[in-house]
Amino acid sequence: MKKGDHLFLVDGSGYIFRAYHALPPLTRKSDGLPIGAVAGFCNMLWKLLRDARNTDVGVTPTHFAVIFDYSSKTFRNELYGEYKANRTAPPEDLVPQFSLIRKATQAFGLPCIEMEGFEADDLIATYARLATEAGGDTTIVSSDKDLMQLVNDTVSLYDPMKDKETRIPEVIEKWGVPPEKMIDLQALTGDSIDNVPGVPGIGPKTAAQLLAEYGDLDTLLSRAHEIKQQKRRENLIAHAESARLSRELVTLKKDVPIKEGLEDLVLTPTNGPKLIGFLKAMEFASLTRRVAEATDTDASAVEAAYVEVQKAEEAHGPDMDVTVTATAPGESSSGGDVTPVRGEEIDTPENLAKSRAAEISSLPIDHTAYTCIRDIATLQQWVALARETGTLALNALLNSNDPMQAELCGISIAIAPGRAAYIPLAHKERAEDLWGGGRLDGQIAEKEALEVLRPLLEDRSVIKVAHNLKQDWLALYRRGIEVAPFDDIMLISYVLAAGVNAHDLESLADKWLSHAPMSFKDLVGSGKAKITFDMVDLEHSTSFAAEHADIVLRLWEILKPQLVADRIVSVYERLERPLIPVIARMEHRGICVDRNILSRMSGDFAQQAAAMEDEIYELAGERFNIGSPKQLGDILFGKMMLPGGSKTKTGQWSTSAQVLEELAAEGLPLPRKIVDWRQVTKLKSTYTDALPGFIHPTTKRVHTSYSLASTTTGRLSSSEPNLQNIPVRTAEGRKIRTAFIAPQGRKLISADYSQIELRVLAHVAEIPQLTQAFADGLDIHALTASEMFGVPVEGMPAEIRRRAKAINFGIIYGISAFGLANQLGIPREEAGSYIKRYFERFPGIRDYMESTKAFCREHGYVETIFGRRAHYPDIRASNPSIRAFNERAAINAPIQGSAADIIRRAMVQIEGALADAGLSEIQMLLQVHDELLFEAPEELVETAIPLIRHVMEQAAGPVRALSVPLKVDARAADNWDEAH
DNA sequence: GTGGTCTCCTA
DNA sequence: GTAGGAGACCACA
Repeated sequence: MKKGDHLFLVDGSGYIFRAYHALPPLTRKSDGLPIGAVAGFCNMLWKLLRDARNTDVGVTPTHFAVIFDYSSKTFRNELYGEYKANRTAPPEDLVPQFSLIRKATQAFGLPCIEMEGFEADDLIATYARLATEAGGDTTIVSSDKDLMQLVNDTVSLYDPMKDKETRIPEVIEKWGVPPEKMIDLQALTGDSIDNVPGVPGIGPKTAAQLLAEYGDLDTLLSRAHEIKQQKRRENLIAHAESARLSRELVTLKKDVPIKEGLEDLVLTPTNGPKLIGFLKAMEFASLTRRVAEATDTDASAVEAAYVEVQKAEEAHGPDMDVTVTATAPGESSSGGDVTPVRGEEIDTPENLAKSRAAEISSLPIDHTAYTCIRDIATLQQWVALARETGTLALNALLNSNDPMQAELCGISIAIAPGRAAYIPLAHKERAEDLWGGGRLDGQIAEKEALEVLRPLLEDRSVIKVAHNLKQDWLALYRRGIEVAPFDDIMLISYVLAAGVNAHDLESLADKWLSHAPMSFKDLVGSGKAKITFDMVDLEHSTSFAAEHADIVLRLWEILKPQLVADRIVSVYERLERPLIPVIARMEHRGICVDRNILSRMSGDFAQQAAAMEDEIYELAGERFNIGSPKQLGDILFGKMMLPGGSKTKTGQWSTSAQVLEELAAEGLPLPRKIVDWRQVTKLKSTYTDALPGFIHPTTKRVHTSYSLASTTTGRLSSSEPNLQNIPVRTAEGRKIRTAFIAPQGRKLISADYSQIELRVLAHVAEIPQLTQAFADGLDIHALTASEMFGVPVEGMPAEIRRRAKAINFGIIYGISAFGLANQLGIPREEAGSYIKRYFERFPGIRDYMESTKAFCREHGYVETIFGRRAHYPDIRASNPSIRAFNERAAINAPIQGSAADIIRRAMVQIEGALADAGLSEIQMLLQVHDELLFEAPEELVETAIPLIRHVMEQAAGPVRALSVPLKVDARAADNWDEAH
């Protein structure tokens, strides 16, 4: 570098936050990737490189570099542990942009400089010094006051967003001191955002005045006793050390051991195609055009580059390593001393979401505008249109609710609000007998249609949107198509409003569009007269199906921005959306169930039940329907006048197992028999009789269906059949699990988290004894008992431990004396005293419960560790029992929900981890809340188990790593009973 | 046939 | 005390 050269140093990290807050949120069209700050950054770089002459700077650079913070931990933390300790994690939709902005810098062909242990400001200070020494000039592209100290005759600051340059006069004008005194000024004033202490009561005005009078900080501090104002004098004397420490913190380091010298920063001409490839990947159309013109590149000949988006865990940059503590939404403002510029033309994510909702919901829905696509040429036209808009809403119309069995009746699509169509594929002629005749003419064959649609469905640049996509995804997966990328409005709604409203399409259309879509039920009828969708005529089916896709598209336009406005993008993108293909593949695989074992058991149960029925009639003195609680209650408490009856809320005699057990304990034979009979008939009807009916005719396996959006807490649910409630507690019940088997040559691997909810509780409530106990691998229930009752863990009576265990579970469920008393069969007063003692031993738990309730009352929801929200608006109900119920649920939800999030994360990661280890033959089959069940070739079991365990145990981290270890037990066997 | 109630299976 | 799904019964249509 020589005289006349000009170095530009861009404060990349500062710019990221500034642009994020100042610019309207922008997302990549095709997949919703947030890119607002990236867009601002690219535009700024391009402007600096091309037109710097036309700005306040008035010069063009010869040397150029973009400087970043590596992390927020630097040598300053060693000086002062609290430095920047007030920072919170960056907003969700900003996180992916850290790495994108580094990639943008590289695409521009500019050096991207960062160094662990130093802030960007230190690197900037060092390069500015080197440039000055070499005789060159420096422009620092930033407006951070921390950099003002560097300004001199050859170094200036430039704010690209205000197009304003800061030289020596501007520093004096703004701060009242010349740049060389900025350090002393900052030492006095401190900085609440970076947590630089300074001297209390002294702001910039006073500091400037004092420095003008006394010259510098050291002189001021040594002569502080001369100051007239009492308070000011006292503060300066008392906080002299703090001022000196602050001076060290704010002084930028000018001798960082840099790797790249000035010669590495020489500006080279822009590589047009390289930059355009990146800009295209970001879908920045107008900048692409400008760069193409300026670099004389044919943009249409350049392919969009593949730009990988880093996960939050991998991203580094300012503040990424800050542990997030419970911060109420809206409270967190990242971005140093950035002043958000919010002109009238700039809008907040909230307002954007709101105006989008208003705009979309005002568009009328017109059924006559829908198209019925009946030939390939028309279909191809629609495919081309979808490529242009980059968005495709779709809905696969099936002739059955079971996507594993269903035939495809047709597919409806929408490419913009109001522009929707239906592609009938297998509709039948309506015959007299309602069961239909042959295939209706004028339909594209399924195979041909799918081959035309396939490139679109798999096109990385077209986002596919559906409501409950898993069903459509699975239907297409069965036909060899893997839809990607995609969004699911049901899951978006679930993330936004779990616990507030239903997420079915009708509810969403009503809520957001004030529109009642055509009723499916009216179309196909019900009961005996019910027909399948392929029997509906083309006019009605087009109306219905196209409207469905149209509504999905409109709702997506409304709901997607709402995720950004509510700052909850990452829950959707990391815990919900990626699970769709994972779960779809699990459902597709199914599990082997041995029909013979079940039918043998059914026979046994039938015999046992028949024998018991005879005895029961004998004891009762008459025949009656044992399965009827009403008749049974009349026999026991009416006819036989047994004592201890209690009533249900409708006034019926209760015949619950609990009541019957109490009677049996008094030696009465009939109640005992009834309990036994119930157990047998339950196992028979719900399991051994019902399960074989779910064995798929061709795969010969059972394919459950998981719902991703039906719980308030974030758990999955399983139905048709429910494989999350297969018996395990009694020996008789467990036998049912022996019917769940691995095929020849394979094994089932069951891996389950040990005590995951108690571990989560220990973490979120920060209970030292529990955290320590888990770290030491102790028996947590015995430890609780020991703490509570003063009994040593060694040789503890089983009954004591059982009580402690019940209390631990009670805590997770939002304990009440009533509930605990019921569970343990003890008086309510005794249960109350247990709870009292528990809270005395673990006061942190009560604090957690109280603060959780308070948070929920204030916000209407509670949050898991990962930010998932469970809404409980009724926590403010005036009815005490409704309120208490919601309070318990609110206490439970962060614990149950965080555990659910952790296993979701494990499920998302496991396929990739297995594939990377060459174990892709190992398949995940089932999830039972804290257990994952896999099927593996026998010879791979030993390699797989440690890997599965590792992924599951590490699934909470690294960003939200728990303060307790997670423990996973895993075992392999031929059937589920032995593996569990 | 549909919907409410009761009971019981799981984590 | 939390979170679910499902079968049987029964009153109602």
